[in-house]
Amino acid sequence: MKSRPSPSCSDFGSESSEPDSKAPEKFESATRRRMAANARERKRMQGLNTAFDRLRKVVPQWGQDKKLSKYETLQMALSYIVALNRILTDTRRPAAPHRQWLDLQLDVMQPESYSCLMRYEHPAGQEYVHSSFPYEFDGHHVHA
DNA sequence: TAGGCCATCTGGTCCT
DNA sequence: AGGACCAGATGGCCTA
Repeated sequence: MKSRPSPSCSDFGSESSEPDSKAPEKFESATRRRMAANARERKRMQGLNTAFDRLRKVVPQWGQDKKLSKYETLQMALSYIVALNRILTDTRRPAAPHRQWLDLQLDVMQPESYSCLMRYEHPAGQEYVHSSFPYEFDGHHVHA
């Protein structure tokens, strides 16, 4: 898959000249535990990455080509939740038109919360922002 | 080539 | 004691 930095745990077994008779066993046991811990940590991180992938799928994407980084994913999720929350609150008031709904989202997306995404900035500026929120509203896909 | 992002290893800390 | 979680270090890959 990706990078695999020099497996220093394999170096673990390379120095095996201990005078103490119990030392080799102790060393092997320590090596085994370390390797087991590494495996668990790998598995844990894979679980975390799976969770990030699932989050990426439900969070709005700014351009389909580029995968959001972990940090960007969290920022986007945060903004998304806040936006949805405001929508929920707002719909209790009389008729919020679609346009208002869109503006709402941009309102919530404070610059500091999406500045990390500015590399996707489009020449069309604000227009692009409006057209790049592919979530659904009221059964309609909002991607005008 | 520098900088960003990532995977992995590792040692420390906390919890069961 | 052993597992889960975390943060720092390290090194690889990719892009501007």
